[in-house]
Amino acid sequence: MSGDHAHGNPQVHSGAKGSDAHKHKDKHKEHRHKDHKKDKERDKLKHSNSEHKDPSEKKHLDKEKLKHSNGSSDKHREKHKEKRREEKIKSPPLEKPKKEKENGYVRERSPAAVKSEPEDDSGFHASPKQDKASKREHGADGSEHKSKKVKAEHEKKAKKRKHEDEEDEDDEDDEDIKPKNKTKDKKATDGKKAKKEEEEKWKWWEEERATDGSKWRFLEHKGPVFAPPYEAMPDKVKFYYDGKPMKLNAPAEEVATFFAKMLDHEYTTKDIFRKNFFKDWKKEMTSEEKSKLTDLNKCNFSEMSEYFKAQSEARKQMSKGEKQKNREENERLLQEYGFCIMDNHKERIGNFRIEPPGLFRGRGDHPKMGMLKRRIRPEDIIINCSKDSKHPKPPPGTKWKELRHDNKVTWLASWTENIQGSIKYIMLNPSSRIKGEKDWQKYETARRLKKCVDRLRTQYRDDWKSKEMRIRQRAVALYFIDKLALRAGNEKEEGETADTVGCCSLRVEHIKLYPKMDDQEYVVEFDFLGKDSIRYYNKIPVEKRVFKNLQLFLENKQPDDDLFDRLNTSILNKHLQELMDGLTAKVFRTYNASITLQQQLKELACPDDSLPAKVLSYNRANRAVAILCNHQRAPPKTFEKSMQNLQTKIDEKQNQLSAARKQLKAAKAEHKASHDDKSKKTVEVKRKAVQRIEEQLMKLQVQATDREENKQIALGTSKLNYLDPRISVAWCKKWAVPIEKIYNKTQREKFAWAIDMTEEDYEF
DNA sequence: CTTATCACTTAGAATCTGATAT
DNA sequence: ATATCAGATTCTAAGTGATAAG
Repeated sequence: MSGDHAHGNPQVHSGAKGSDAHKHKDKHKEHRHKDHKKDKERDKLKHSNSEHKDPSEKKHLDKEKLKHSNGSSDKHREKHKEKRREEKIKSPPLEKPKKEKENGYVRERSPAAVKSEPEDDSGFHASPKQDKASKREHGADGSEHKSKKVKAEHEKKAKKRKHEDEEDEDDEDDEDIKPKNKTKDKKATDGKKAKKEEEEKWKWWEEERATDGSKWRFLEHKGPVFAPPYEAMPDKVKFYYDGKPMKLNAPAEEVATFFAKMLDHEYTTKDIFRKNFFKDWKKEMTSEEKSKLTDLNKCNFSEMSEYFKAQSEARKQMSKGEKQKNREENERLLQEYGFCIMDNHKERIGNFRIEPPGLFRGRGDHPKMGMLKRRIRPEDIIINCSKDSKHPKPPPGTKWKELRHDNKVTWLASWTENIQGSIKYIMLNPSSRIKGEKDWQKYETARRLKKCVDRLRTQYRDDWKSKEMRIRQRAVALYFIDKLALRAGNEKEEGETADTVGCCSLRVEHIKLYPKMDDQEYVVEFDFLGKDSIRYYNKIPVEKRVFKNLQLFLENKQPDDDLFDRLNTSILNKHLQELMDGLTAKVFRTYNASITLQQQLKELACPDDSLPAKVLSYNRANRAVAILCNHQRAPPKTFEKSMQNLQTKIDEKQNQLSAARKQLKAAKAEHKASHDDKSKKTVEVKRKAVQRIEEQLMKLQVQATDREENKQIALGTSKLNYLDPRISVAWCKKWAVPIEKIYNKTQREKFAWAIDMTEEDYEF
């Protein structure tokens, strides 16, 4: 816990790896070849990887700028192992990574971090303090929530009103009164009430939670908003096949426009994408069209593409009035369809618009990219609402697929998507009670893990010595999940998705063992594509026992065999469940992320820092977590430019500063000579000016640093999903940093519960 | 067990918007 | 007034994990 891992540094690297680790995939073998060559060329650009580690664990993170570019190594994927195997054989050994495409896809960039290991190997020890934490928070424990919250609430109520400044002028009125159960029938009234209370902000966290597994007692909404119908292309916008204009029937034309809209995207250059698109497009063609259009390469969509560009340009040029009109229409739609009434409160819906048809954009090397995502009709939609609510009505002339009243689930509507056959849902916004309670609960579970993590660590270390292979594998996997914050790694269906892995699904080809590397022993190198095909690349020294176990797991296996052949997420989670109620693999990520933030904030704190410096420290702490969790982003396209702009500003400011200093000096000289009051005043004025400019300069420099360090790291994901907001709120209170510096409006809405209830001494 | 289904969280990219620079 | 840009918002894919079905 707390002490222990200070997570250390990350090493970031990216890189290339030359390993043969990834082999090529295959699936589309046809293309493969070419790809190879390309890849090779790209290789040249390769990437350097820099790695670095920083000895001092503490601060570390910051500096790392991960630069890497990394390559993609080849694709990995293969569908079946067998296939994989075959390929492998053929493929040249070392292929390297290449680069990637810019755009898109390849996503693989990769830093990755490790929590630093405790120094000794006894490792994880507990820090003394942890215990205290537990006391306060309401929900803290396990079964937490329910009961305890309740009580807590009362007291808080009392205090609550104070803070929230702005809005709250009163929240009282109804809300307190309504205990939920009663009312359900009065919906009508509720409706209105809901309105106002929304302004007042309902503090759901001060109410009791249901214990019977039901998610709500009353639910009313208007149903989803469908995608606008297809509007045919004007006649003058032509599609050409083999140089000749050709009019397509509406369905085929619509699909063609989907492709035309993506013409500038790298997707459309990919063979798989083109092949999938063409196949699905043909399904919309008449038989004549089908027989005529046999080669996608002869299709010319450029007029269509230009037309759309012109349209969007026109949209930008619209007059203010028109824009305003649009805005109002949007607002109207939002007001009508963007909210629902759940248990007496008006709540915002997260996604009330049905996904429009288009071409599927899978991430990474997705076998289904380019397939047609079909238009969703009312007949595809299942509506979920209260029996006694006013049911949403389907558009005239249509019917819903089904109307049900299931309060054991939180969704308002659902449909089955045609690419993977999975179900999509319409659910509430993160600021809603239903999402917020769950989020709160997630952090409480992570805090319970904090209390017993030492015990678990001791146990898995012990299990490294087990006679049973399955136990050893489980223990080593858990160590990775704990130390590296890896995802669980469920199995995926081959050929249905990009080839990505998590801990339990790691294959032999994803790790390399180095008994010695530089001055370190027992180094494991990880290189694989994780969620969203983001590359995870990391080299970390592990304990000898872990290393020996890994060697054992690798014996007699092929590169595409599973590293942990006796383990899967279900076995692992079952085990975790026995160790602690509610414990699953993902709880470790939440726990490690939050505890890391808390530690980093403590380490980076500096009471006399200016406000911007404090915010920078916060961002650095946040960054440490993002590195740990491997949250990467493509460097913004405008990154270089924007850095340059900032630098320009800094230079200017610097000039300004020296000018101001010069003036100050002159003023001083003047004063010295004359000693009159007026000159004295001038000195003061100039001194102030210098000071102000210095501050401004400092602020700019801090901003530049922050931005540079953030080049390819995404802070948002961890802030939104992994960091207990109470840690941040407490930190803001402690250092008098306005919460707006840390959370924007949306974030403040999502974390309203934490902002309201957290005191400055909160301990995760 | 193994597989499938379902619900829900987590994720980065795309797009939008509004503030700021020109 | 217009263009630029950065941050906010939207979008929807891709995970996790519980549970049901075979």
